[in-house]
Amino acid sequence: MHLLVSAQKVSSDRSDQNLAPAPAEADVQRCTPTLPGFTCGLDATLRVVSGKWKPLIMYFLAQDGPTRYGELRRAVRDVSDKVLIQQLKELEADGLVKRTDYKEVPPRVDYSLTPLGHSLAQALVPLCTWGTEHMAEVSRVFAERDGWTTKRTGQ
Amino acid sequence: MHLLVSAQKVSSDRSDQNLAPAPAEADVQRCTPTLPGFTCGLDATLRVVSGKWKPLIMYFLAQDGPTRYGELRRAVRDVSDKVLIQQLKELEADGLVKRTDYKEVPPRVDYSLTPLGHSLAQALVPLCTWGTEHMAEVSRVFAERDGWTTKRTGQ
DNA sequence: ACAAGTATGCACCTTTTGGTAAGTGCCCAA
DNA sequence: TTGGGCACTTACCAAAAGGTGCATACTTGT
Repeated sequence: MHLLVSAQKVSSDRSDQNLAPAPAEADVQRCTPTLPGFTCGLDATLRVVSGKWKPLIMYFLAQDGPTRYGELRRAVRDVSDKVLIQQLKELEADGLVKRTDYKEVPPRVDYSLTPLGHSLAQALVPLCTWGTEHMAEVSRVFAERDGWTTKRTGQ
Repeated sequence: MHLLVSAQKVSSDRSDQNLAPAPAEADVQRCTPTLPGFTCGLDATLRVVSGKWKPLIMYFLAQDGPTRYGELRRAVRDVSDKVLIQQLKELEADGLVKRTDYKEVPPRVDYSLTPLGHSLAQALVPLCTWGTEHMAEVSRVFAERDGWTTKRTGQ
């Protein structure tokens, strides 16, 4: 759903094909066109973290380490079992999360970040910081857009 | 659409490479409860960049500076007018992009990043880097998941 | 005259995503 | 025995998000 960046690379009519790393004050460096299916690294990254609850899940796991399903379920409030499981499965399939099943009698399973998951969590830090710093602006904009003018602590 | 979360962890010196899921060290700080509507900074950020083509748009604008609608359209191939316009409008509403209309006779308009947009673009760099570095893994996973031929990655 | 380009708008649809409610098998406490 | 918790699974739905295609008003090129 969310953030994808489709395929293909830049193009043609423009004469710029430099790969030069961005200058110090420049913003973003040119992504390497890499593997088929992705336009760039950002594309790959976003495909993997896109999911309503994925970042939150990563967040909890990064914070609390191995966490049992039930705990996660309670931590990420408002998420349904179906979706939680679904997102966990995708994260697992993507190698970001590890599921451990202690084949015990009353089921016991826990989830934790893999090294890859940890590295991604770190890459997310700047975004988190950005959001925190600019939340006021973002919030204002969303207020108008969605109409919840004042407060609305719902969920 | 919505992606929530916040992960603010800083483990400067601690590198990752293998390492077991570190028992929840205290290097991740709780989200600042923030404003109504957001769980945390990452949540705010992701809401703003979530859109199939938004990151790519930001990417082009960060790279090429002010870009006319038509150029953008050609650069971001496979996007439809409706969606491109839509995403641009949202980015504009969110204060990340500035639209300039040179009220000329054959319409002429261009888009560029605002300072806020630039700052976000910078926060996206680590994600881009992460994706580039781990694209092989991600690609492999997606190959199986989606079934498209991943010829060369033979494992 | 006519096609093409410019930057959109709009109606209509399909796909994707998330949500609800119920059920499963097993065990334990009341 | 009933009820609850555990970790899911499934069928069915609703809401988003994205896509297609046509339309606009005006101009320039052929």
